[in-house]
Amino acid sequence: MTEPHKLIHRDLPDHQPVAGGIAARARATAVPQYLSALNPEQREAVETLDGPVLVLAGAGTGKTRVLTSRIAHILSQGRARPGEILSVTFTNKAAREMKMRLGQMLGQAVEGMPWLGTFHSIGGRILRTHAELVQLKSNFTVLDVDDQIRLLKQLLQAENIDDKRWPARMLAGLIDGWKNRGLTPSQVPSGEAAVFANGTGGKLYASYQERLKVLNAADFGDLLLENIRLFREHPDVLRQYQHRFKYILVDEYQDTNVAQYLWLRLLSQTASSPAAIAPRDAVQDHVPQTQPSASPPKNICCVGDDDQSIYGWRGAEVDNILRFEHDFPGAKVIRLERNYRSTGHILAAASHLIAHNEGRLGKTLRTEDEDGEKVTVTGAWDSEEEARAIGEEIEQLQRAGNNLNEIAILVRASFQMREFEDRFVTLGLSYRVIGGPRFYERAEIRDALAYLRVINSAADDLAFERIVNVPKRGLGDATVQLLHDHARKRRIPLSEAARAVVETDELKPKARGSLRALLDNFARWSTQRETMPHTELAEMVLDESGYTEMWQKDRSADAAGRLENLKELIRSMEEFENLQGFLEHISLVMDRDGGPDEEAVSLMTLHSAKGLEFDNVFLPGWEEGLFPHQRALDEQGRAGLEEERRLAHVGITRARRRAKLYFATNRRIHGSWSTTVPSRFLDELPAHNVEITESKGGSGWGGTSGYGPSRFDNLESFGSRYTTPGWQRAQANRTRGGFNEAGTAYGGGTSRSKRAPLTIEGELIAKSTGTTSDFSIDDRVFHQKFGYGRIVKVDGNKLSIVFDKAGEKKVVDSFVERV
DNA sequence: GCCCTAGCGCTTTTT
DNA sequence: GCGCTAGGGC
Repeated sequence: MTEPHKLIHRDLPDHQPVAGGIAARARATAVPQYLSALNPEQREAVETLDGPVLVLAGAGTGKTRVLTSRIAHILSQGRARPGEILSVTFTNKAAREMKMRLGQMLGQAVEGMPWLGTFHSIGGRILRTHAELVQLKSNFTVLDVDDQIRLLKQLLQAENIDDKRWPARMLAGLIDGWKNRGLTPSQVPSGEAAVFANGTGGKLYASYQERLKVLNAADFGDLLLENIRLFREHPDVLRQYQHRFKYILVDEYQDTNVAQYLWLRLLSQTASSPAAIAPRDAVQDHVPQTQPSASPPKNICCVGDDDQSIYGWRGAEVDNILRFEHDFPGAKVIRLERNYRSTGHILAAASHLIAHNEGRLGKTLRTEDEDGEKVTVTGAWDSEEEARAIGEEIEQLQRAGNNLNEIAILVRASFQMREFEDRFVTLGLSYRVIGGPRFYERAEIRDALAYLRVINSAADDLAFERIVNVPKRGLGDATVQLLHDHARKRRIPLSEAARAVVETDELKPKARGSLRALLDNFARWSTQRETMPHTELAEMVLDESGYTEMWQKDRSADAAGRLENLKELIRSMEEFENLQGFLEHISLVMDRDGGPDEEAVSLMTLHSAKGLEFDNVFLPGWEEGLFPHQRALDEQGRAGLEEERRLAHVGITRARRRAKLYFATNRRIHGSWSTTVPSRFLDELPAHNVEITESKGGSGWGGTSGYGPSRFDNLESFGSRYTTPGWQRAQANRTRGGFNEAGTAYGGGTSRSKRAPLTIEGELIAKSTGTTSDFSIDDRVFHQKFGYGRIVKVDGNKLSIVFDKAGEKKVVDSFVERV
């Protein structure tokens, strides 16, 4: 490992924006700029370098700034060299951002921070260095969830377990959970191991781990768990890393799971003596401990916010942060409570809401900003009206000069997005969905990667199986089964078995020829790999295998996007030196690409909004059952409710200037319409900071149930007077019959509610007319989202189109092209 | 080997 | 009410 030492002593150019010449200034008596820019608490968090430190950083209090400044401080004080600082984050995005900001502070020091990365990438890196000690080779494959499931399915089949009753997915979930808790197969409590398939769960976990070793593969959980095992079984290796890392920094500590906690704890012990940290009962029950002793723990600094812990369901232990002082005796706890993001009303609303949680360390966010606009709560008749109202407000904001990039809609569950998408398409409002399937999880990307994996390692059975019949080449289940039998009998990889089988007459001539052609291709590609740049190779493989052609021939609406993704994949390979290097990193660091930065409203789940901020935030769907989600309540009880409340807190604190909450009285749940009750979280907001705005629903809601009366049962009692223009329009419209002029219901054309929509359609259409469309009735058109269709009505630039798949929709003409 | 249909389940998601 | 999956029929 190279550890460029020069960073600290190098003369930095004067034009460096933030910290031109940190080192020089630090040596001088003057306070360096990166410190003087901090408030007292932040500064304390940066300057407290010795011993364990917990920084409780509320939303918008400058968490990342503290982390990066702290690194800068350690370096400029000469306390450690860049290679001696371990700095872990959860996501690649967070790691990238830290690198970027450090780069701004320190010049080109980023390359000098070799141990700044995600838990998994750092764990994976350590594991590759010592792979042989955990029965792997250094070029081991990191399996994604898909591979994992496929492997488990094979194991279930081998054990003759009915995978209807005991789905592989469920087992994958269990194993994942065990790994999150740092449990190897032998450490799983027998009671838990027995819950799957009449007691075989533990055994399956063990044989899964064995199979992984045979395949020279690790799953995500292993990157940490095998690391822990490595450290436990080889104290000399552990000591090496303990010695190396003089400082440890952890981002988003509230999201760490038990495995990550154990990993950190092992690394944070002083190299000279064993554990200095108090034992942890919960963990101790299952995990053999290194005995505690009395020497001081290392300089570990964890930054997090217990009020933003929203990943309990995937193994995060809020307890880790709640018990920090207990786990790391002598820890200094520093609270950052000055919020630099939101206005007074927003902050007050969020603080008051989160104060209803019991299991928290307690912080009070404050701001010096003005009160600003009150948080608004709006009731709508149903989800469609909710989308319509939000669409209208967004258009108003847009007219008032707000940038669409500063507007976000945050939903609890992704099914809520659809209604907004439909609405925005109708309005011709550009939007982008954040989150969703990640780039490398897309089928086409994984297929392409599978080809490359087989070229890289002929023993990669999972990859081989994935693409053996993609595109279709007549090698179906029967053929694959035959290959499996061969491979198992002779204990060889599938591709090798295939090579043997094509020399026999066990396969029908057609399949045999097809398989031979594939194998010949792979043989040729492997040879060409030596002489050809890897990007070119990849392109060629996709062409010659017929994979590209498969999508070119595909007529479905997203085929073009898939081809685009494949191009993007090849582009992204350029950053790596060779195929091996690319594949090693792909599963860990590949992120979805930013894409073009057109101005657009952001649409995402509350979970994916963590860490982001917007001037205007819309929060629809605040209803019992949806938010808080019924399942969270059913499965986790009070803990579930508190996590939901933290989610609500995260949602509100994303807003800088406007937070707008909505609830609908009627919502479609699992297909059928039900009446819903406003969320209890609305009742928990401080009346003083909240304003009930226009409510178009008027009738039909009410009905308390579940948790007692809500002041939203009767909006008038809360100050709403139904005098807003929208309300009056809706009233007027309703007496006229309420249907839009086309007579068709919105959002589908086919069956829809018995109830007439309340909004005035005329206004909408008037807005978008002005230009006349050059489309006419019966034109055949294509739409990115809805596919092919036929125009049935033209109204200015607004078209009514009956789509082959999506039914009738109204669309602005610029969104379609003639075919 | 491929295509059609019945049946199920349906919160959040990173690595 | 919709979309995915598995299994059966051709």
